[in-house]
Amino acid sequence: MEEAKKAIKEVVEAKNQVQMWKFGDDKSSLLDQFERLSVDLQLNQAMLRRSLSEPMYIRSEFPLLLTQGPPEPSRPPPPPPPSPPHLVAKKRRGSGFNKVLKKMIKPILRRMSGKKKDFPIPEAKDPRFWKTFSRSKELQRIIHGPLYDAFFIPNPCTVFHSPSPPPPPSPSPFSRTQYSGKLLFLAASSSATNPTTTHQKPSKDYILQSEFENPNLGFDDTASRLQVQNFIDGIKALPLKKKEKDGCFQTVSEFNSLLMALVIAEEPDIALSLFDEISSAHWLVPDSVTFSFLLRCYCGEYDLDGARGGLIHMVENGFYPDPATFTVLVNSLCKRGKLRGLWRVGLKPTIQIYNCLLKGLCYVGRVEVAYDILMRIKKKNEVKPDIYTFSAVMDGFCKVGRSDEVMELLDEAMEIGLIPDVVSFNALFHGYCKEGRPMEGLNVSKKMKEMNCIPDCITYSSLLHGLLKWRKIRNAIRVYEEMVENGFEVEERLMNNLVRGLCRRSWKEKNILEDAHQLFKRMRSGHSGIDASTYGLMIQSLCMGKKVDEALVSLQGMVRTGYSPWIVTFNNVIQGLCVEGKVFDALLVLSIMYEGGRATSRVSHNPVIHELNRQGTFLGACSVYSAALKRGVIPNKIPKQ
DNA sequence: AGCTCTTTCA
Repeated sequence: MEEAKKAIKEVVEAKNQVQMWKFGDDKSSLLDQFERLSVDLQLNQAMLRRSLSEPMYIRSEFPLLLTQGPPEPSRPPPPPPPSPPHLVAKKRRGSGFNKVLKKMIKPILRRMSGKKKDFPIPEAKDPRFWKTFSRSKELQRIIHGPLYDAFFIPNPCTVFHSPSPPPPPSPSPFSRTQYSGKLLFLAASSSATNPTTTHQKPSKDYILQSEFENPNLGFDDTASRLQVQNFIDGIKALPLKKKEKDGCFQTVSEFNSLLMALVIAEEPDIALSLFDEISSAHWLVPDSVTFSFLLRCYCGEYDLDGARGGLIHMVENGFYPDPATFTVLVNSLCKRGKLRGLWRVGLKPTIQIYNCLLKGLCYVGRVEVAYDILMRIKKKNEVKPDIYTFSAVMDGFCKVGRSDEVMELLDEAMEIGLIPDVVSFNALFHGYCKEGRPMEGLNVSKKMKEMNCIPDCITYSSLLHGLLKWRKIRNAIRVYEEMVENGFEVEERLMNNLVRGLCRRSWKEKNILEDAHQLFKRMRSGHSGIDASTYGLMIQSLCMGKKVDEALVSLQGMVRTGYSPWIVTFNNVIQGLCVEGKVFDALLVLSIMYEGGRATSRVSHNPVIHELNRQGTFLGACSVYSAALKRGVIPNKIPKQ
């Protein structure tokens, strides 16, 4: 009896304490809070112990007792109530549905996390891939249930290689028909004629198909993304009431698996709504795993209030976040720079927690402090810093323009046996490019490759951007070529930047014009967009480089595709054409200007009149002159006989 | 029963 009272008191205290933790509280100093992470152990240990050992019935009795007062002294402490049916179900291990669900999710999970160790990725045509499904008796058991429709994941084999028509639409109101539609669609697009032979813009169907065929994207990756998407579609299509009625979620773990899938698929909204309804309907009692996923949903959305609410809810229910969940929580705070409100915990900080904190410190600009802490971690030797730790601090230094120190940090990391990865190098490149030393970055990238560290998209983009920014055009084009060689796609914006850089340089170095034009043509034939400014600059550069004909073609193309070139661009082309004696082409350009209702100036007319004079076409010169006058422009050149 | 932390430009 006394024990029960005590327990209740503890629960209330714990609850109050949880509410005391304020997210974003500015009162205490940063380092205070930071140190507290490690020293507050005792304060919370009692609570932690309680959380871990608390029997479930305390939790469920708790709200009742609050309103009705303490239990009558004559009654013995309440025994655990007989397990309701859903709790019995909870204990049933390896339920069929769960097993199958896991089987379906596991490969996706592993591929996504990059841990491919012991899971052989099946070839698309590999029949073994089918066997996992067909052998499973559990699948047979659920195959007629409504969930089958929701969780039916089309096998890649069917999607890509089966010539047979898809199964006929089932009478089920759920998503089978939807999938059939997809299957049909994919089958149709893979047998379609190759659209590149026609001049039509590639249709969406084709792009989709080529994505699957593109080896760089990776078949398996795309397939799993497709699977996850279908999975989500299925869940969306399935009304929750239906699920409850049919008792599809018989155990919490089934529900957790679903939550996990939703978290991975980055669909926190669905997960949260599912959680709300499931718990309010009292069909299932959420466990610690459920809460962990719940918190991750909130953190993924940066909903700090939601996270706080979830945390309180969790502790009220007698669960305590484990280090991993905790890391997610700390991280979402640090990402926002909300360092001051770090709450007290009874856990020793792991290196991951430190990493989050260091990142947060860098985010708010306290790089020096971050560095000191890194040194302290190193000296204390309680936790071993990893490459993430160094990367975080390195990134901080880069952001404040202290690249030299970043290089030193990199060396330090290597001294203690850490192998720098792409991310650490990328931070360094960023720093160098920001400081106007892109060439040093380029040199380091050579060193990086020597260390068998493979540059990624960010590496190339950063370097390319830096080189362009600081007008190292020749190096930029080399990096671009390397990038394309390695199968990376260059972003539209960067591409435009590159072409513009090349154009500008071509005014001084004539041989660059050809490179620029090649790139430009590649852009135009591909489906990446071209800025109006890039277009104009290209045309002007072509004029300056005595390639007037190509300039004219580009100008016509530009007008045809709906761009509105600057007047100078027109004038440049007119000027260029006249210099080469191609006065009729110049007249064509002039008429394009007239037709479009564009403003013309003396500069538009002067070269034409001059050239017509030179060629002795007095009448022509006169008509151009009068056309100009009609538009309120008085040319400097006068028709001469 | 699950799993955590690091990166570019615009």
